[in-house]
Amino acid sequence: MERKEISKAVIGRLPRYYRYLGELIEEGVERISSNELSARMKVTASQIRQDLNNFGGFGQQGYGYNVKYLYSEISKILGIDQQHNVIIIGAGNLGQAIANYTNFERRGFVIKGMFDINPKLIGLVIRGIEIRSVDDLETFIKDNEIQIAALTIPKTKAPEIADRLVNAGIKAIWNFAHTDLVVPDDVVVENVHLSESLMRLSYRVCSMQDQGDGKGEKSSK
Amino acid sequence: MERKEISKAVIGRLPRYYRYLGELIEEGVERISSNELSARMKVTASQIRQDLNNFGGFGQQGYGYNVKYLYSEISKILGIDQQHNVIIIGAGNLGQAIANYTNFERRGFVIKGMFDINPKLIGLVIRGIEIRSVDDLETFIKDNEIQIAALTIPKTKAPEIADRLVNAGIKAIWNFAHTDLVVPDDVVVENVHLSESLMRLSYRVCSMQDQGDGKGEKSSK
DNA sequence: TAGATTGTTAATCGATTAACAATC
DNA sequence: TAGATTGTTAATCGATTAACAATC
Repeated sequence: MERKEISKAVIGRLPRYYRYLGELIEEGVERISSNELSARMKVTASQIRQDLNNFGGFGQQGYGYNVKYLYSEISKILGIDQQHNVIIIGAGNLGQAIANYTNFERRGFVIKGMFDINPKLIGLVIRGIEIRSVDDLETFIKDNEIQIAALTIPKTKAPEIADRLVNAGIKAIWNFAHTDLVVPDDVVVENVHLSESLMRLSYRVCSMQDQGDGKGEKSSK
Repeated sequence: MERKEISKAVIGRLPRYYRYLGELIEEGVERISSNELSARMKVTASQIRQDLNNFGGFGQQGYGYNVKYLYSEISKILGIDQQHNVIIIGAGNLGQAIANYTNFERRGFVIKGMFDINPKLIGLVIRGIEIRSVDDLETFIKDNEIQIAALTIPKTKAPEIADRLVNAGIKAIWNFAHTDLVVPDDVVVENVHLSESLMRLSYRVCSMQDQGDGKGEKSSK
């Protein structure tokens, strides 16, 4: 079974397809053509068909796609039909925000524990999840078959913790620290660099102003 | 002023260049060649030169790039040399996490206010920022020249609030709600869809398992 | 069957990498 | 100057869009 390597661009779009299909299910829509979906999502129908056909034929000529079936197939592709055990390292606001977001559990991401170095936080329980000392990290990962660690700690601490996670056998790091982690090839790192996102927004705001919309504004260049 | 349209891919990389240049400054490095930088960042030197030359020649043949100068030029390109007034709508954990992240202020993003509908939160003060009722939204935006709104509220409330923000003259929405906002062309929306990020991570974990522990080619970019 | 719409191949477009002349 | 390294053009690679035959 030689699986053709799927491009990052395609993977990047799958969750969005999944979200729209979920909404269609809620609306009671049973089937949809690539054309109708393209109109909703503001992408080309060609791209939708091309993307989906990376994984096999989910549609039917003359009919379109069965919404529930496609939804379920995409969930399998993304692996969110399975349970993933997650820990959160860093129990500050961001870590707590993630812990409190119940939708993750609906997608199979079960938060098994939280960790911090702050003694004031250790022992607290957030939505049934206990905050532990990072000293217990390795033991906990092994005892609870943790696959994914969300890293919501300052960037100065991140590399050291990442090393410990890797050595403890973690499979993936969801990295919110503002630094690029160095890990072996078989460990997945998915970055969420909020400050970079905000800078991109800033660029777009400024370039919007530059090209103006007819209104007079001080042109700084 | 016909500025050549810069591709999204290029803009996406600028904040990362900026981060690495900041680290170089901290290390006391004065100049760097595209080759040295490429080795650090794990991108090609060609790409670095090509990217930077979208905005003009910042380097010097035979010398390389002056780190401080390039850092400052990129900050101008990104518009983070200017002050941006920001509000946060939704004062839950995520909103508070953003409010507490002081590094944003260092980049010129000044958080002027927070808003919520929960009466228990209204009146609280986070790091000097008062939580107000969303009833005061429009007035506050106008009185304080707010350009950017971070939207950290549930997706059900997001479209209505987005409309109000647009009507109040906001320039950009930093959208954490799990939905695609519909806004006029001159309003910027930058999405941070955490659940989609987590699904991409899930895919990569699963595909890693599928192909066994063979040779990967990805790294933690 | 006839109409609709997919799956898939071919054409186009854009982004990345390579190469090298310009020049500090 | 000679060596180094950029700025920039050309070549390659990959991703998106268009087209249409297959087929439900």
